[in-house]
Amino acid sequence: MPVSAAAPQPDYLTRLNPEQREAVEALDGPLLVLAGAGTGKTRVLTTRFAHLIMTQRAFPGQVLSVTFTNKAAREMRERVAAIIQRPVEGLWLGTFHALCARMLRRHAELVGLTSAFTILDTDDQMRLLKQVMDAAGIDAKRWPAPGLMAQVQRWKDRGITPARVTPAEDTDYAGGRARALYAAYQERLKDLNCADFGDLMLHMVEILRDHPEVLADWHRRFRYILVDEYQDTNLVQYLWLRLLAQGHRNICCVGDDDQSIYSWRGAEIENILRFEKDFPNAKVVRLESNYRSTRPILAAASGLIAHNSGRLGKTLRAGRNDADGEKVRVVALWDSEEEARMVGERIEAAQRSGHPLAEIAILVRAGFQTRAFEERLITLGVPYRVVGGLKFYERAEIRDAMAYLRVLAQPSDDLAFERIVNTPKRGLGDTALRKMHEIARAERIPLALAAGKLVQGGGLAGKARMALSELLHGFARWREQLGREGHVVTAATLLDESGYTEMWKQDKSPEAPGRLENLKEFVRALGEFESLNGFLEHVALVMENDENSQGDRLSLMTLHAAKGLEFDMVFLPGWEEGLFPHSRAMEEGGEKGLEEERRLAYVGLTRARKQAIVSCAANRRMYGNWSSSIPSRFLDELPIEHIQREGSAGMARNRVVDMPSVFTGASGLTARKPRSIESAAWEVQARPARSSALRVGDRVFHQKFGYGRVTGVEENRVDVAFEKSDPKRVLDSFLELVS
DNA sequence: CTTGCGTATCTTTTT
DNA sequence: GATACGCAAG
Repeated sequence: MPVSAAAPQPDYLTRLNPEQREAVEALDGPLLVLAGAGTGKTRVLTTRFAHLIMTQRAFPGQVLSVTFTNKAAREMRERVAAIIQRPVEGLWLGTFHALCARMLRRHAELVGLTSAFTILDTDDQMRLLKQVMDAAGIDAKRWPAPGLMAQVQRWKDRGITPARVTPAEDTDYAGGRARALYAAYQERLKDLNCADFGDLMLHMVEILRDHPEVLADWHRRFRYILVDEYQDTNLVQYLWLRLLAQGHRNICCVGDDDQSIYSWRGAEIENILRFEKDFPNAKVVRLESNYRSTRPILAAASGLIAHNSGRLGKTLRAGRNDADGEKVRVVALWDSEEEARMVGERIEAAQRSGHPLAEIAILVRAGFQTRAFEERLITLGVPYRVVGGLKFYERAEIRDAMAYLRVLAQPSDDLAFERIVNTPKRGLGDTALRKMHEIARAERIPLALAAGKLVQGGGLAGKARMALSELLHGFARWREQLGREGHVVTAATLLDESGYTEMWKQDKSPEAPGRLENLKEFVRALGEFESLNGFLEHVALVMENDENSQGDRLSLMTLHAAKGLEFDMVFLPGWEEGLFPHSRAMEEGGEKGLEEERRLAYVGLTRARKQAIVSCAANRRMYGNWSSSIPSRFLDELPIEHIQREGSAGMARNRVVDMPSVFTGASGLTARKPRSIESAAWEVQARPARSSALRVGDRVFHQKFGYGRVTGVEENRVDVAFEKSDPKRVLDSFLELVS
């Protein structure tokens, strides 16, 4: 029931299509918005927020808006600000973790922390867990720490505290000691006044569950809840939302079950499938008008995803007037190198006809695939960026600098102290550290304090003692300076006086200058925050990688990283059984794993606005050796009328003899699955055979020498003037004609 | 504490 | 094939 039915229509509403509008205007009660790819889900979310404010249903501070990534949160914040045209301070808009951290700081004492608790990153978590396992006398070889870490995280994802672990769930690891180790780890976190990422959610759920008065308080505050990417929520996030939504039942979740691709990190697609059961009388709105892609791309993606069972069901319709377009190309190639070449050539061609590189992307299943393309792009001189490489905050120098600041802000931060005590090298190795630990454990004091006692007690050799003493005095001095001159100047002083910058200046490796640059950037970033603590909180939660994103560059990334993005032209290489769908995914996840892979393919296809080029190679170098593979079953699942199959010239001309049966249509022994091989076996569209193909003036490509132009032909020997190499006479069969 | 060698492993990744 | 890690020697 539209609230403002009688009133003149606000123009932010008139810009919506009917289904979007329905989703925006259904303000009361639970609402699930099933938003297919490219159907304007962010628009619905932000407009709904604005509508809540405009209709005076709530003040901005009474709406809780949850996203998964900081990027999504930022985007939403900006768009909300643009619509409501007033400052957006005091908003409860952020990631699950950021919001939980904010809430937890108010109730930390209820779980044995103080409001100044530190948020640990994965590295710290692992080290802490190793210490706990060590103390418990676990044989680290028989029971590797990452295994337990994963188990602990899975428990936390499901909202399971040590007390809630059932004996049945505690048999796999270290002979049934996982639960005890988990408990010890949690104790240790509490001692250190730390929380890991999982704890942020876990603690808040525990608090809301056990303290009705606290819960009631939050109910009073949040009248409306908006959730983005609901299909990616894990159980503990679901519990948190359900607890908070109990108050007013005004929860609106937006998501797409067909784009659930994160089960391996705890996301439960069941959350979205179950929504109507969880929230009785829930309204469901489907957004099916796609404004992004052409009709053939939508048809191909829809045909593919239709092979999944257990969907809520949606059909994407082309919503654009200009939705006609080229069919999806499916290109079969001889090997991964040829695949890289094919992609490179098409990119060059697109570039020549004026397409910006920023509108082109190569989306791969696994990280290692990027390398072949990178090499190719470098030879061609095409600028590119790899999305999702090492992030700024993950770099060693940034983590070290962070650790210094953490010790400065919180001397009891043992993990940070341990990280920097011997970085740069101060001659404080295992022995010195062990002694500090002994004192710390005996007296139940932080490492830094124990270090002070160790210096005074004289239980350390002269040189090591001097070094440690100097470091501790340094911290006393910097802490004093922090109060006087502020965090930015102090950080710079600290990094210099501790010898940390000097360490990188001495370093002769090629990365060292870049690292020093990063440190400068780090200090600069520090200036954007009012206080040291504000900065630390930010960095602990936010992980951004802004560099080399400028300029017109091609994007190279994994399918996972591509979710939420869109490009005019998308290359989807490596559609081969074993790689995509990935064999591991199927081994571990069975049919469900396969369906998630299929969703990943769906995500990939729906990134494309105008053109999608899918490819597979018959041979691929994996782990050093060549292995042959058969085309992905997903290729068979693309509706034939919306795709166009192509073979490569290289294959047709020279290599028919070596071609695996599947490529020629003969029945093959290579097929592992009992499925129709015929459909996968298309004929390679051979170009007209040209025995002595090349002519003077042809542009050709040579694997080793790159591009060139034919200057002379003598039977099967060809003279070529190469662009990046000296002129040579080479055999015809090593050349490829480039159109 | 650092260095070198042998061995095991090789999907996806945010907070 | 490359890297990362653990272990033993220097």
